[in-house]
Amino acid sequence: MGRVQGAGDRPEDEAQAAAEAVSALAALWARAPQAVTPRVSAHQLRALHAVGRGHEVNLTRLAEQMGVSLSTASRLCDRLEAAGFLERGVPPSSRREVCLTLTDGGRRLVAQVAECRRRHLAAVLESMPAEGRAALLNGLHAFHAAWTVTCPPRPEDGT
Amino acid sequence: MGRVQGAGDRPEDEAQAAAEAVSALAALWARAPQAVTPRVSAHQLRALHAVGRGHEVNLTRLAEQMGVSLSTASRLCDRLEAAGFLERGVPPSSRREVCLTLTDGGRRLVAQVAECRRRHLAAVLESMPAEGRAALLNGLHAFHAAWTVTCPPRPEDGT
DNA sequence: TATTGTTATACTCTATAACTATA
DNA sequence: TATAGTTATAGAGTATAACAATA
Repeated sequence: MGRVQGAGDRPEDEAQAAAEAVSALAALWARAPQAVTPRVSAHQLRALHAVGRGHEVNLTRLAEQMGVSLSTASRLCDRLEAAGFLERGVPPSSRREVCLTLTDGGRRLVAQVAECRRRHLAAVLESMPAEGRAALLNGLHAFHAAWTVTCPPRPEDGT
Repeated sequence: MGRVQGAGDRPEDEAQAAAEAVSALAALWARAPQAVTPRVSAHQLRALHAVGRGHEVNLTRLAEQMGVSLSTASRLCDRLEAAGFLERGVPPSSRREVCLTLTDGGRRLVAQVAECRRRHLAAVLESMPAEGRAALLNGLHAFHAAWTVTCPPRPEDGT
């Protein structure tokens, strides 16, 4: 495995050299929400992701996970509910909470975005030489492992 | 260089296996704007980036690069100008255009975000084993090369 | 009283459409 | 007339603060 042009030995230099590539990768990821139909905003999609991932999500938990205020989460759910992507339910345990769940349409939308990202990423992977592709996949795997260890639990900004 | 767990031979499977890692990377990238002072919105930052990158940027070009309407770009510049990050100038060639330039404060802000991203990325790189780090840097370099070839010129969504 | 959500108000970001000024 | 920008209007997303309902 050869050296990357312009990458020094210090992590700061390496990060500098990787910056443009990471920007491109981030752009590919951020672009997907605009490609699905019906088109929803990035924020609405983040909410659908957060609801779809967790179990028994109430509004307070959703707001925490998204890193927004409670009122914002409430308004967001108003529109997602009106659009038919999400439902407010009343859990039997506590009548003052709401239990957020995705509708079939909501799940379909989330799946569409994931599929879109996967397809676009795959398209670039296909055009890469096998060696570079293998390096990227191994490198990403190592990055993810290191990330989950070092990164504190933060709001889910990655859509 | 070993195989990544869960990665098949097809690019679609590989993309699937890489999805979580890319999400983490995209999240790291998207998080930086919130860490700078004075805090600006992601959209304002994108505008500063677009203005700082190009030469002789007018409002129409800015709107195209950002993928927003002309009026949105105009309002965005209103606030950035009021905040002292950007200036509207009149180019000698055409008095109906405006020539957007960053102020020193605007340049400083853009540099802060880049520095923040670099630092956070470097922190994760440091905690990775040397082999994984090298693989990631080489892989990202290969990805970027493939991306610039295959990717059509799109609005700059990557902040 | 403490917790969960909703609503009131105000601001940013967004688009379409109407407008002004320049070429 | 065509092009470059601005402004009017309307709607989404945002936060703080005030409110209602439940525990």
